[in-house]
Amino acid sequence: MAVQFGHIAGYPTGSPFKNREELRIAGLHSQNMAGISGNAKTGADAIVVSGGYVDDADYGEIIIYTGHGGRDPNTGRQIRDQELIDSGNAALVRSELEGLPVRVIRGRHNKRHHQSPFAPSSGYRYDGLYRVESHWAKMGVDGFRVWQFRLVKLKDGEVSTPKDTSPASIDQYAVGPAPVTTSIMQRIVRNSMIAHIVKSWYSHECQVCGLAIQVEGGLYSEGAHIRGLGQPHHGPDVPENLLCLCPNDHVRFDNGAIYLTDELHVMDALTGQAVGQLRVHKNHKIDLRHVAYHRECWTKD
DNA sequence: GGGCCCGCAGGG
DNA sequence: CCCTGCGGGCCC
Repeated sequence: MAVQFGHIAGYPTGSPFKNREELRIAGLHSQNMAGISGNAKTGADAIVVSGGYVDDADYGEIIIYTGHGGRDPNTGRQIRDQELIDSGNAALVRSELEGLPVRVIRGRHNKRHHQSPFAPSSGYRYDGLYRVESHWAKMGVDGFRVWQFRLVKLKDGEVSTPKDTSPASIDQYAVGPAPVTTSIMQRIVRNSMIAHIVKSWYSHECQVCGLAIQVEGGLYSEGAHIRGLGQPHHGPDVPENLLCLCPNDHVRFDNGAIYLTDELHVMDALTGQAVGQLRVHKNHKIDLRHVAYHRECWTKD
């Protein structure tokens, strides 16, 4: 089952579900038991918040969600440290690094756990999209290390239809083996899905220098638009206008320290000398019109 | 209410 | 194959 990010067609925010099986059939959450849906490589697409972990806190628009692992299945208490590399926890880190939207589903809190005022009185309820803002480790109330994630509800303005991208292009670059229909992909966080696809081609290795930043929980890279989005450049949010860069080369590129020739040589603006060749994946068609636009912004003659 | 046991999906 | 995981139903 492919990991699907964003809203799922036919199930608006507030949709009720009887149990986990209904959620799984509807495609909102792939797991029958686990709280985190998704995987470490692609990211987490959904979580269930049902107060299963004692260190959780639900403030409505902000959720402190505890990662999984280290729990005694019978008592629900922590009996050993949690690990960030456990797939569900790493999946949430991946969603944080790439700004992917996470579906939040609240479940009725059973008596074993503390009640959240935001929990439904019965069953489960889809409560919309959140972003993972940060994560950290702390000593849990049971005396073992837990990993925690701060999730913040996305405003409607932060969730939008990618008007600049043709439906065909979305299908072509769909995440996962199954074809993705445009109805499922209708509402996604601007830019993050396109960047996610481009980054996956390069395994987060910078197209300029080849470096992939290693952080706890995985690799990091940035999606750099060749021709900027919005005012005044009006570049499109498509893979043809995006590069996978390390933070240093992203800053260099956005501020004119480096630019590209039509042959995709990397040029040092200070010396005017070529300093390398842009790495390009076979699936990545770079639009030279955007390359020329960027170059003309940063060259005098 | 708690205990028990039977589930499935996903990953190693 | 094994194991784990914010279920769930049934029994008492």
